[in-house]
Amino acid sequence: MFAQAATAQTLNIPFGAGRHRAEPRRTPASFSPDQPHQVVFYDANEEIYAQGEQASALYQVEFGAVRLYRLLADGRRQISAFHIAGEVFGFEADGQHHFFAEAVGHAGIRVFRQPASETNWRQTLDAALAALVRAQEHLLVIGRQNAAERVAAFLLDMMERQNSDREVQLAMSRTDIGDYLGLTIETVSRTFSKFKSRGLVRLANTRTVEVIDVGALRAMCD
Amino acid sequence: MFAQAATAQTLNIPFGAGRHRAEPRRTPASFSPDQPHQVVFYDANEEIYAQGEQASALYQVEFGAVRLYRLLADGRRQISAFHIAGEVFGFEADGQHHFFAEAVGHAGIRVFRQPASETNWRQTLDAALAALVRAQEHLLVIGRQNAAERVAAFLLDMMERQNSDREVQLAMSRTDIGDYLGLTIETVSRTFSKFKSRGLVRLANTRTVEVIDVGALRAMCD
DNA sequence: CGCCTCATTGATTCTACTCAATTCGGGTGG
DNA sequence: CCACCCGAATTGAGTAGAATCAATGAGGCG
Repeated sequence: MFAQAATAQTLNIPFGAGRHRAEPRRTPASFSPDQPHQVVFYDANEEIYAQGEQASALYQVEFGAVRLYRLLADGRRQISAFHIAGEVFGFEADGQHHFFAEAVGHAGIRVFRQPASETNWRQTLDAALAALVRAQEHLLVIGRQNAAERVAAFLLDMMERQNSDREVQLAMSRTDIGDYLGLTIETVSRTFSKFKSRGLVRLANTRTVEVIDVGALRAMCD
Repeated sequence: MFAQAATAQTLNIPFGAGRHRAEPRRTPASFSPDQPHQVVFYDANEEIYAQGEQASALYQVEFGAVRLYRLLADGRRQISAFHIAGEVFGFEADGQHHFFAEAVGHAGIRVFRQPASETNWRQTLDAALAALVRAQEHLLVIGRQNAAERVAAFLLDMMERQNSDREVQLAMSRTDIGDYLGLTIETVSRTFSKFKSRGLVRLANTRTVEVIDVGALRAMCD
């Protein structure tokens, strides 16, 4: 589906360098490493790991964004989560990954080998529980909310994770948003247009959303 | 919505007693306690804990089934997971529960106070990761599969968790199944009827499903 | 036996999907 | 600098699938 980019470049840089924005809620302020680690740079749409691959590390987004997803045989895709700067992902069970992970755009990912240990289990568990709560909350959005409510919830979530109270920078395409929200690209686009015509948002460009009426969006999703 | 049952009765009984069936896959064979624990009995639809409640324990189903769910302001409900005998639930983040937990029918729940510790973090993490994988897989079902595929996936999941290769005992009502699969009760019922008329399943009664053609169900959900 | 809840079935509506046609925006090359 | 190109996004028309509204049927319990 996506062109495979060149091999990721790796580079050892000080922990925390290149961080783009403040830490999001519900994620540990920093993921304590108890072993050597490095930052790997990925091009847009480049694979970080594949479903079924043997798991060997945890990952923390340094800059950019990552999508985790799963596919059906006929190509239908469900993105289970986006991860942005500061967030930890790459949890496995049974010793293998159950999902694909790809860079959304150019991204830097810090890699931690030897995931959970005696000294970092608390951080690992916290990050896993945060991911669990997120996933279960997302189930409510996808299972019981309509298109407008889903898009509103998505924008509010992005605002919060970017510590913004107006403008949201979308790292991902409409297709990605659709596959995250369980909608088609057309429905996502129509919903954005509807929000625009109602004066709830303004679109500087397709990737930049200025939220005018936060209250109205909040009211939509309880 | 549901009648509140009488206060749960508690009783100290030996660990493992009263277990109804074999352990499901992806769950530790037993959740090692490093402190005193007890089994609490709940009536059907009785609340185990509420959203927003301060979290203080982990729980393991001894017998019966539990539903975890979340509500929208207008009453729409999404069940994020069912848990049956042997499974651990009750994870929290930020020190509080983000969901409601209720007994589906009469159920016995083993309560572990003081959740994660130096000695049991591995089991806790494994159980949390199993729940995370389950939740993310369920996102694919709800986000990208149609009604028939959702019901087929549900039946196969239940078969596997009950270690059955024919008959599935459903602990929950059609309403519960609908709220789990993001469908209405009518759509769930129609889908069961369609499966029945196609010879894929037989319904001894509304809660007992005999799966005739496992392969056909498998083929539906890839 | 009758009541009450849950489940099934039917008729109709409506939301989001599908298919299709432009439009937009960013990048490239003349 | 501008014209062109290509993928992404938007918009439109028609359709399909699940929701809604409504009526009937089946168990379980007092």
